Amino acid sequence: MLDKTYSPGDIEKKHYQAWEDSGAFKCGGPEDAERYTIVIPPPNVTGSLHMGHALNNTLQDILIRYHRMKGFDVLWQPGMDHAGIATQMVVERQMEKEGLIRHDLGRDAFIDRVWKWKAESGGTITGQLRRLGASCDWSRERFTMDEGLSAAVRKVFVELYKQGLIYRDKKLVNWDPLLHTAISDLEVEQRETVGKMWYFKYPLEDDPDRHVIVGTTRPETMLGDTAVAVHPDDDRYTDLVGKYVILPIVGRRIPIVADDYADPEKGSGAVKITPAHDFNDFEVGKRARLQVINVLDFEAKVRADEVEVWCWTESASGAMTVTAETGEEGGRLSERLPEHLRGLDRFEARDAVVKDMERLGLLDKIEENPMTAPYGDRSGVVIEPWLTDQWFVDAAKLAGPAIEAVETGKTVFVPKQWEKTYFEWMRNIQPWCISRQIWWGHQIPAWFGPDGEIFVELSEEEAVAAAKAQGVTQLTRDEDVLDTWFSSALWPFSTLGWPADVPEVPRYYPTDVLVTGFDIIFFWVARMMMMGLHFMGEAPFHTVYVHALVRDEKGQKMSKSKGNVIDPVHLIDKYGADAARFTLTAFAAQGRDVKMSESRVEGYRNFCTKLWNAARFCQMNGCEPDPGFDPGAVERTVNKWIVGKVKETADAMERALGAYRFNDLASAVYQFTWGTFCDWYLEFAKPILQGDDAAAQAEARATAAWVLDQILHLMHPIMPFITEELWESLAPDRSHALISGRWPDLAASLIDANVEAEMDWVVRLVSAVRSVRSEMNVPPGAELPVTLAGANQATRGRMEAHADLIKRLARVSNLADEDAGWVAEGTIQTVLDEATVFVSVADFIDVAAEKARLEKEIKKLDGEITGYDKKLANKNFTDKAPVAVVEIQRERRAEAVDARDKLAAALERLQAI
RNA sequence: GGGCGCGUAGCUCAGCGGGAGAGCACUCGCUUCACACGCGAGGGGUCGCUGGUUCAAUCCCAGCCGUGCCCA
Repeated sequence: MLDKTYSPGDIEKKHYQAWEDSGAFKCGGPEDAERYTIVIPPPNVTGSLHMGHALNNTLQDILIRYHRMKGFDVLWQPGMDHAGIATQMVVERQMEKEGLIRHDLGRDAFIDRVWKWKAESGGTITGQLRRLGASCDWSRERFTMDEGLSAAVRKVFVELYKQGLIYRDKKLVNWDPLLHTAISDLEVEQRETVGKMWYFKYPLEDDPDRHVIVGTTRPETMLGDTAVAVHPDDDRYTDLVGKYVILPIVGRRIPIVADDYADPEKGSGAVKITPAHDFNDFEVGKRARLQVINVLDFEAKVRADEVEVWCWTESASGAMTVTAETGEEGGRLSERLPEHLRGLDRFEARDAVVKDMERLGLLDKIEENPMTAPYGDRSGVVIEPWLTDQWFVDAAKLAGPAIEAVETGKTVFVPKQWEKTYFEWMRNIQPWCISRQIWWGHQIPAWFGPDGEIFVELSEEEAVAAAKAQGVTQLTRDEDVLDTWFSSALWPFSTLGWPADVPEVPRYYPTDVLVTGFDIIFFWVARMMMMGLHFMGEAPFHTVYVHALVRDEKGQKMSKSKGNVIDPVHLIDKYGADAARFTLTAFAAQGRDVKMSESRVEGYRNFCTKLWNAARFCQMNGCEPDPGFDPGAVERTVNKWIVGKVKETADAMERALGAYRFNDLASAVYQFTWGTFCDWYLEFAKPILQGDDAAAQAEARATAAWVLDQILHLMHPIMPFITEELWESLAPDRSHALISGRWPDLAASLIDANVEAEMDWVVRLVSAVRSVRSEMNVPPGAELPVTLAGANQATRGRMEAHADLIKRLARVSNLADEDAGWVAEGTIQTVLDEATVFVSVADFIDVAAEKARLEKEIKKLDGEITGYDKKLANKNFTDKAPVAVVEIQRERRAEAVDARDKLAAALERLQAI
């Protein structure tokens, strides 16, 4: 016998273990089975399960379990990414407590230490995914730093390099002065701040009493100014273009140039140009061939050493590159910055520069200035545009096929609106900076010769050989590693074994669906599309299902600093994984954020209990599953009815899944289980199960058991644990576990419209009588006689056929029928189709209340009738609307009139009392 | 500034050209032999505002107001 309530704790661990041990999660079904593949969005090795993961993986698990039950050869490929910067930060922070920095250990020892950390405390999330019930094929778990995946990274890098799609360039990059590495533009957050705009006066070279006023939000960069720009059409400055100003403090002579970038409307219309410290200025510098002077070091301090001066060189192909400027004697040009500023942090330098300018009388004014500033998403410090040598992917070239795949519908986004976001970004894609100045990650397979020659090869041996062929003997390997997303971009094929020649690659690639949040469409989805198409020739998935963000109940983003984080593991502990999963599923409506709160999970926990108790009821009443049960062979109407409802529900669920409408999926099974099976079928079954018709009893038992089994199957993808537990408990000798069961495949003929109409009538009659009782305050225990007057033949048949259950559910002492026009005193009347239902409330009747009820009802119907009349009197409507629509309105009007007349008669009789 | 959403019952949200829905909350009644994490019955909405298209608009279109996100 089942316990009175469901306690998820022990059961969940037991079943998960059993599933995993039995190999139920493993891919590799029969050759001829259709395959279904999903690659998990690899969680970060440093991460732990948050609500976003819980939602993401619940949805994937639903798709996976459903397809497994449909008989597909299913692969859900799990794994983690190595999270280069995040992981390195974790380990460095740990070392900090021991007073160590990574350079104390050296590269190899440091990497060993990271691996050790990974083995001990990395990957807690995979355990948490198991708690959630995720049925990934853990035997195939991959990690982006595994040897196989690293081989894929090397191969991709080398090939792209040789195809000219990866190149090394000296450019401005987003430099993180805390982490000392370049990051990609996607890793930079633009934050709104209120800064200041300082206006400086730059004296003209040939007329030191005249000034050009320039506005800047970053005074300290003036040390690296190499021009002042004005708009070519700006009359105020036409005469100054071509002249020079003397840069205060520094003393550098810099030109005034004309460039569209200067906005005449903004500030003074003149703008200082610092090509080495601003992306826009860099472009101006390129156009005007300005010098490029990098005045900050890798920690964003004013450089204390010699400051190189760079200039532009045009290559034979017309490309502009930054190279060292040579002085008159052929040596490299450099200068020294003012001594009192050297070594100052950028913000200290800012104050110092402003103070100097003020002292020199060259500070014009200071204004408040709302602006955005770039911050590193990991370090949280202001990012510095900085001139360095980095590796770039020519993303624009790779984007072409990736855009086309979505344009032609080879890959579709669900919901479709995200395609716009994807196109928008893809069509404006910038070169992707992939090198990082850290140690944890895939070291770039590039070797440099003494004069800067570059050799990119799969291995050191090959690089040595390639170098030798060119007479280069001394090689040093590039210290840098690749952006983690570079390896994640290969995930859909590298995890299958590529570039090795293994059967899994053609078997499971391309995958079917990618399930992810919109926040990584750029980071990950777009890059997988590019790499998949380039290296595999096919897009990595036919569908990208983009789900919402999980927010708190007020709709705010969950964050540690706000303290509004709901820990999914806590929810699982408290309410069970199934309740947590069902909640997420029920709220996963397309295009909406998921607002999460504990009370909602509690509601679905109650649903678990409801199912549990329904099963308990079946068990107590001897409803034992019969493997030979044929739902098409049941004879009694109630049973035919519920069997048809199962079919309808299964269909609705399949439709919902096919359209990725997870909330519809959840609501279909919820409504059926609670609202139909528990509320009505089991109640209908009670008099039969407890009655003395043995044949009827046997059919009801078998049907109830069968329906319950169907519910377990239908619900299993969403709530795997409780369904597996019930599956096991309800019959000790099952041939297989539910996880390996088959999704119901039912004949459409199970749905019978007449049967539905009949049971629907019973439901409406019972509800009508209950309403009367409730409104008349009839004591719950009292049994009342009910008479139907004016019922037609079919209705009489229904009444007789279901008299027992009507009596029981509506607490009716005697059920009779009379001819139309029959009236009895002491009754309340209500209308059900063609018949009038008389409920003998005798002692309980409250004339005033009943009058009020009838009047209200009549008024409502009159309103409806007026509406229909208006509509039907409108010739435009009757002429132009489809015949069927007009007919429906006529029928509705007739029904309303009929009901109104019957109620009016009842009211009349009441007034006679 | 550009782009994408969202405003429907107290709350969270479905729906979407022809009868306004669900869950929760609320009110009333229930120790009904599966379940009080329950059962039964109810109340509650000018479907943001203003125009337009249409025989018909919560639904389509335009504008406005409010609100959220992404990009610059």
